[in-house]
Amino acid sequence: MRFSKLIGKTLKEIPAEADTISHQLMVRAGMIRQLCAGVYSYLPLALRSLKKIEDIIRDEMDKAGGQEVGLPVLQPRELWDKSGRAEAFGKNLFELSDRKERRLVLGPTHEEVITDLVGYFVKSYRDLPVMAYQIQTKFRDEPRPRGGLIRVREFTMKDLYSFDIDEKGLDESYRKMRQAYQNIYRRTGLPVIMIQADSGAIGGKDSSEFMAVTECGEDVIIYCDKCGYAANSEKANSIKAEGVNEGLLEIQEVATPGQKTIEEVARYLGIPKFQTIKAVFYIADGEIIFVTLRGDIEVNEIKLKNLLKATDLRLALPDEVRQAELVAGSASAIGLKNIRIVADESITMGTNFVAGANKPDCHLRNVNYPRDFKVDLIGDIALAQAGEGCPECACALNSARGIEVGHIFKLGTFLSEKLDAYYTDAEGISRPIVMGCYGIGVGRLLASVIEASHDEKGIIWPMDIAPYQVYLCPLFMEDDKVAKVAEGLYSALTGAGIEVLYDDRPDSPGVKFNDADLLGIPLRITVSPRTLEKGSVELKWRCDKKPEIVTLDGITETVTQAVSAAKDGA
RNA sequence: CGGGGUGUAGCGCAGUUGGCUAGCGCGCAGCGUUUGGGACGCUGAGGUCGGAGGUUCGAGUCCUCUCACCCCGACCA
Repeated sequence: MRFSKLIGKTLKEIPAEADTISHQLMVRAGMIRQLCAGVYSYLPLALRSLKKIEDIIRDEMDKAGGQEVGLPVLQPRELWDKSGRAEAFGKNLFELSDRKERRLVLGPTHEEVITDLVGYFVKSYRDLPVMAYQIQTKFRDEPRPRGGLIRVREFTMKDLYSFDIDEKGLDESYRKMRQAYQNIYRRTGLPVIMIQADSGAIGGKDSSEFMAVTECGEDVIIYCDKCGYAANSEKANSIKAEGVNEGLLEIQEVATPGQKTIEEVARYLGIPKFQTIKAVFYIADGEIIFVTLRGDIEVNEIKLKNLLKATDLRLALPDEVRQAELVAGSASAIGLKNIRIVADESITMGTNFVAGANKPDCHLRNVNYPRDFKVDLIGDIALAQAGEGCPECACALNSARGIEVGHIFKLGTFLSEKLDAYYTDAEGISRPIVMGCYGIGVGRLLASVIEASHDEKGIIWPMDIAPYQVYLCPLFMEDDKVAKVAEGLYSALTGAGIEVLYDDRPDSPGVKFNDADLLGIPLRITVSPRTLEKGSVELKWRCDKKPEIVTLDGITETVTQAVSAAKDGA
């Protein structure tokens, strides 16, 4: 490709809209352009890399036994009502009507469609197991798109769905996919860690996420250096500080004028935070919920949502708290009626706590569960935090931020039951197909690679997903000899199957070198009067500091070998 | 949806207490001189000041409404 004809211009200045590195670099390199919030056009450079990533994914999916299918983006809303997931997706679902007023959705994912499809063709255990996948555009009306391609509303996603006769088969499919995913990340040059995850709106049992560790990540990973335990903070468990265990004492009222938060109360009374019990108020599917836990611990809203089996959960507004006649700042479960009380297990870890007195400026000492109050539901709803104990080995946990670049789930039979995907087993009994699903966001993966591989000058592409393999960079094009050698090299290399971006622009060396660094093409070949004097050209790897001079004799072979040596080799 | 912010040329920005013809840098076009790490000179094109309404002799500037985009929180690949 001749740079002079390439659609997309490089930018010197950082676009004001972009604040994540990958976003800035992609805009500056002329790879993407935003059309509206969370919707992007892909220019040739981006599309080439995206296609390469897709091809790697395709290759690994095929190797693992997957069959590629094409599925509709336009889907009847009925199907989503039937699976019950329209509600789970809520406003994230893009909805529309056709001319006959039939309600449709733009597919946010394709489990429903594929289950319907496979359920139609698979009738016998002899037809199983099967794996189908597709790489297509999906639509989600995200409340807040952000970070360039990291979180968008229209995006390309690979989804593979596995169909098995039983849990054992599912375990095997899951294992294959996990391996395929590791291969994909290795080949795309993206370091990831696999962590335990909550299964979210999709539901199901086991679930793992593949996280690219980076500061700009949206998720928090809790991990243990010692034993390798790693989980999304939504899912992570931890060992909390031991409470004080002593003989139960009489409840005592104590004045706490103006002290509302746990910090204030603990400081005022001169006690540690873990010697208190706090209260937080939520609205779960319209019902107000009184949540209580030890003062040093934060609520994990995902765990709370799962414990309550709620589809919608949010903090209650001050008005709603007032209406429920709760005394914010001095609330406790003691003596409360007509409200559902949910507790974290931590209230059993310790004795003689300080808790609210349910009247302003007043707390109670020596509160003990279950002596002094009852709860409707108790479970683990605690947020794990760095510094707490690892649930596996008790060592101190760490935390990091990451981008979720893949998520695999054991779905089970939830969807097949709802959508009538049954097979007949060897005994002639009808059983629901056991499903799994495995997703990768292609654009997000691309952005994550840039987050992980760049310097102050620009992108540093791994060879296997670089838009071009070689950046051919002649200096002083008006020199006939330079022009002739460059043109010759361009056609020779292209003819040898090398992907060459040929900077045929009449710009100064500085401009060309800087653009070369910005675009991050792995191998740069510089041709100039200076190199030609010695009958040679200069080779420089984007990831290296120093160039090397190589002779023009056999240059095509030299470059071909260098390029293939730089590939992953899979 | 709650909180915060920004809308002026393709991009990045300036524009005073309202004042006459709306500027600067980059980029773009032409000419010339240069050029191994974002060169220089001259010339030129490019603007409904996000939109609507209002106040005023006069609005980029003040008021009301509205739209878009970005950032922080609740969702996810």
